[in-house]
Amino acid sequence: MNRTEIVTLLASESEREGILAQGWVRTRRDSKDFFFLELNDGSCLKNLQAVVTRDVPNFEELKAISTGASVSVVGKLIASQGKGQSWEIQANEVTLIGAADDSFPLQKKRHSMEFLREISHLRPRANLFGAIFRVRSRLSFSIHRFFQEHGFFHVHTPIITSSDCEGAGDMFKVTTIDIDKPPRSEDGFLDFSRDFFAQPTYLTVSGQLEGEAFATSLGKIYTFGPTFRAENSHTSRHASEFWMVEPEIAFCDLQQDIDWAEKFVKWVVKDILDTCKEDLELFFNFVDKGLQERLQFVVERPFHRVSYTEAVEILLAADRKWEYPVEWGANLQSEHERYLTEEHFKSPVTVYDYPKDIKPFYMRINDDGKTVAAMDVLVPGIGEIVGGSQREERLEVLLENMKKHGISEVDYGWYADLRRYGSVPHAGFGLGFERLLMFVTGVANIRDVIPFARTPGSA
RNA sequence: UGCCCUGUAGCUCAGUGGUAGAGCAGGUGACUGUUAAUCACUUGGUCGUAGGUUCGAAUCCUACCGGGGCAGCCA
Repeated sequence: MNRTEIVTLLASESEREGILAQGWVRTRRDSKDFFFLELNDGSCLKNLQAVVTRDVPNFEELKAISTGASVSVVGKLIASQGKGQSWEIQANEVTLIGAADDSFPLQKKRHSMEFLREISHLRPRANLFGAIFRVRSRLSFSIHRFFQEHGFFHVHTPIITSSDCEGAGDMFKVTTIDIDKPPRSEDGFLDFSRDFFAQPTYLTVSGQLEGEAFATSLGKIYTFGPTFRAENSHTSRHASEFWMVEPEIAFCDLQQDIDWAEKFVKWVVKDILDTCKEDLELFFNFVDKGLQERLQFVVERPFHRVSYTEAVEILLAADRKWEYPVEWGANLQSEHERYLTEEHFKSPVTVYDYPKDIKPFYMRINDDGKTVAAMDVLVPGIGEIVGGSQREERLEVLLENMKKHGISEVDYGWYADLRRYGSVPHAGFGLGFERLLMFVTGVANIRDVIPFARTPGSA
């Protein structure tokens, strides 16, 4: 007999004889001659209530079934007499598959997030984490759907890279060198020619540069994969290993890039609202009271757009003391970004045309000579969720910029080639998958939306 | 990397210089439909670790270790 998933059973239209349900016991309630089991199999948030009476053959042996145990129940799906569920299973046969003794750490009460992080292998059996990881799965699918349905091709950019300055933070080294006896060249330096790849290699911090090679071939592409940052960041929004979405679009300028970013965020949030209703209810009720309204808002209202220069004027005019002074040419700080999105506009807002001196070498210089065609999408509660730009497509300007930023013309010759042969205006953006998931679920700490989180000092 | 908070039972916490506590979980029993079931009884602690102050330290001081928050950097 094949098992029927609980999500299917609970959606049943009529009674069903002879069904098999299997899952883990969330709680057990005993009476003298019968007991109730709450069974969860992960297929949905809700549990299936099983009613087990003395008529079941091995009733006495079933005392060993406790919270956390895995069981099989064969029986009849019937309308429930009790309140709180429409269907329940009247058991004919019950089998204990795997017992869980009283050391099972998940109890039928609220645990702190900190405690649950210590048992990351068991926490997906808790309601909240089951919901988070079901939504994570759907969000991943939504992202692929959006791009596939809009003519983008998925490109698998490399995870191991020899580019040591892809424009983002510190990198993890990849090596097979014996760190106790490293090979040295005659002048005493590490001899990477004797390393596995015969040169220094790292875990990628971004697939953007490789993505540009494919955008200028296939037209519209996206990457969606793991990225690694060796930054010593201790915040609730940073992880050392996270997933990033990076679309790259040929024949595209900055305003069109912003159009794509906004359309993408709206589309994906709408899809989650449509397909994850039950799990979202949990977040709305127990995680973040303002979440439902915020998600609705993102889907329905247009995002605001302001230039960096206008944003600075808004911040200077604000009746507010800043910890970091506001001044044209300085980066916007967390407090500034949050003010713009949470208080001034009270909606997602896209800031564009940043000063060129605070941005990386590949961004396109605007005609004013002072700013670059860069943009950040800011959302309430998280801050920056998308960062993107139009890329410099003019060979001479790019080469000059690389020189200014100390980028090797030899190592990045391939990147310059994209401008040397059939160069086109193109643009793209990067979006942190976990940050989007935090925004969608209202979960405040990035460690709680990653199955097994890697952060400084913890792996 | 800087600043701040925190560590007491399996879990969540109270206890601020005078013999270690509660709720939940666990155990035993009761109960004919429960819903974080209920009721009665009950097991459980080198108070993170190491020093120090004191007649006396969970409580005060120092160091180390663990957890967390904010900021910087970014996604």
